[in-house]
Amino acid sequence: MYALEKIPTIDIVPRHPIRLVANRTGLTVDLIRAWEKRYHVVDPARSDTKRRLYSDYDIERLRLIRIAKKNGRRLADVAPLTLAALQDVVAEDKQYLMSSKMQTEELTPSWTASLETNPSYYNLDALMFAVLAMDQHRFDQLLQEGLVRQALPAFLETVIGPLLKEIGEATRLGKLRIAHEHMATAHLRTFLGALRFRENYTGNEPKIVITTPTGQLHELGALMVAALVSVDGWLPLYLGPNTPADEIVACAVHSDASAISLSLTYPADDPRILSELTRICSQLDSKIPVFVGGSAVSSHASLIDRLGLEAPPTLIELRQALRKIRDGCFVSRSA
Amino acid sequence: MYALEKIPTIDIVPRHPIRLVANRTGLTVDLIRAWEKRYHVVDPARSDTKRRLYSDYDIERLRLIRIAKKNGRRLADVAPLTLAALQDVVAEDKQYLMSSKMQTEELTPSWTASLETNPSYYNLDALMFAVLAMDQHRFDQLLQEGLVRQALPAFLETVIGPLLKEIGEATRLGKLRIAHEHMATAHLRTFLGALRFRENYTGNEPKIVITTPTGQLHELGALMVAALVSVDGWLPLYLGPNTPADEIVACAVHSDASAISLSLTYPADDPRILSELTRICSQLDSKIPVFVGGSAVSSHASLIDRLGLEAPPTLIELRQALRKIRDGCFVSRSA
DNA sequence: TTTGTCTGGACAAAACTAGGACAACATTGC
DNA sequence: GCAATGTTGTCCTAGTTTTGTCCAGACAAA
Repeated sequence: MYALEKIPTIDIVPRHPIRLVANRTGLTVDLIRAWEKRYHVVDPARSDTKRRLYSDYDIERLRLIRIAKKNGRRLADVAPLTLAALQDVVAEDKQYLMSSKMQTEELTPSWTASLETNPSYYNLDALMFAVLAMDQHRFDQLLQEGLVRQALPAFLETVIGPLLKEIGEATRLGKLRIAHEHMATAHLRTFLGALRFRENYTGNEPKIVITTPTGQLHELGALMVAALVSVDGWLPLYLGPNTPADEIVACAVHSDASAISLSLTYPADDPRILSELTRICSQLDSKIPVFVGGSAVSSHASLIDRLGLEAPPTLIELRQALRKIRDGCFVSRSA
Repeated sequence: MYALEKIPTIDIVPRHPIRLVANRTGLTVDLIRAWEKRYHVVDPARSDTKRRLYSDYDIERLRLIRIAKKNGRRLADVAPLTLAALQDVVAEDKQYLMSSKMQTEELTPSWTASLETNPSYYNLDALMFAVLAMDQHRFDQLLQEGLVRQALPAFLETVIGPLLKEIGEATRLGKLRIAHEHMATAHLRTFLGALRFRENYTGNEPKIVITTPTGQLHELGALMVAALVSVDGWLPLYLGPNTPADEIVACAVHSDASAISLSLTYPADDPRILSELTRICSQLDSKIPVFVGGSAVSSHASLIDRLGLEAPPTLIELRQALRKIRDGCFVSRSA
């Protein structure tokens, strides 16, 4: 039974109703019918009462056609293609898109545009309301929606960052209970943790160790960094919060990481920040750059300067700095 | 200990009246009967006076069918499926739903990659090896696979629990570095956090506040509880770790929770465990039961006994105790 | 008595089908 | 530059199927 399934062919048995196809492909029911009417994009079997019945093969084709359309293909062109042909087309588009994205983004970063439009205020209020109402499900839902609305870097910058600040502020002022803050933090932890993974790694991404030093228990900042850099083709080695200096160094060295990112937030005046950062730098090959970020950075400016750490003030600048390192990495290794 | 739980996953003894089934599944009484009449969705046993009597197996099937319907399946298609088949169907739909949400950037068809995963048989060693190799991707993959292989409660009991124990042990013995443990913990945190939410809630689930008291920073146990009870139709109010007694009580009272679950692991001898637990009990309406679990429970047996807390030694027993409370809830409210 | 469940059937809302209209937008031809 | 034409997503109507809810009268349980 299983042996048959393993063969990489897609089931052509018609069984799915149109509603399920719409769900899976992201197309509307109307659109699927319109495509069929105009170009016979798919030609589903029918039930004994004339209901359309689609196979997995059909669904996969529709998904690919949708992607091809989004990449600029015309429906008439892709409609008659077989599944294999569609895969080729989509793969080709992807490659082209990737390379052109690289070029344009180096000149003008795409997130600046979305910062101006600022479409996320209502989103923030809605999120705060969900926290206040302890509505966990709504909270998750809003986060998901917000992410679909814009690209990940912009989402972190315009939604997650402000949200964290607002929750912290509201709790400090007594508008939210600690229980509210805890609930929100726990859900954000799960949500951000799930963002960290892209499906396909090639295996030769540069690595970056991401964590917080001993005494720093808040990990959301570190998780944001992990999610952000994974977009840019880094492989984040995420160690969670509160990692001793020796372990950070060992992990970076052993895994041949190209960078380290540390998040410093609370408590800002912990003396261990000094000792741990010093210890890291003293043990580390100076060729591995160490980035620090978070609200506690400003309290340790002189220390950071003295140790020669990088402290980009925003996620955007962190991203740019990492991009330079990554490109530098590839050049030096291929050379 | 968990050898028993492995095989008889779900009880097939018929005993529940239709009203209870309706409450748990979120379906109406009428609808359950209509489905039976039209498609023989379930074929419940009858009492000597022809009352329908449903088993846990039936209830789980009905819940899954409800979810499958919401995902676009037709009743006629899913009605004859066994529980295992239904689980597959729902899991499949969920996966597609997830990937179609990430559609914005995702161009690769998911099925090409997923088929090449090699079906090496599953065990703890593979997971431990992934931790040792710092192979995050493989670690996540193995967790996912393990979950597909068996139902969630059994998975927690046979995989996650032993895995945590083994990682802790290996770290203590120096076989793993702290960095390894941190990486594994961070990934398990994300993985378990994502389990906590079933697809859809009916809105009338009983609530349970889940957290750890002040000083207890390890949240994986609490997350396991949250995932477990959500399977049984509870709505977990998850507050993360390290929540002050006052906040736990306030949250439970304000949200009209039916129970509280606290996880106690490390440090086991923290004096705050005594003070916090005492404070919770003194402030709480004694009608709300408080459950404690975790490795530190044995160090505080007398305290727990004195305060009248429930301390089920395993997840299985916690589950059974909660099941009694939940069913009791409905009876008392309808009366 | 009061409340809940049973059977069987009626009924209405929701979903699907076929065919077509239409506005928004892109492309072409002049 | 501008009009004509083509493409594409959405919406509308009207008839059919599927699905959720409701009702009535009989019986059982509390």
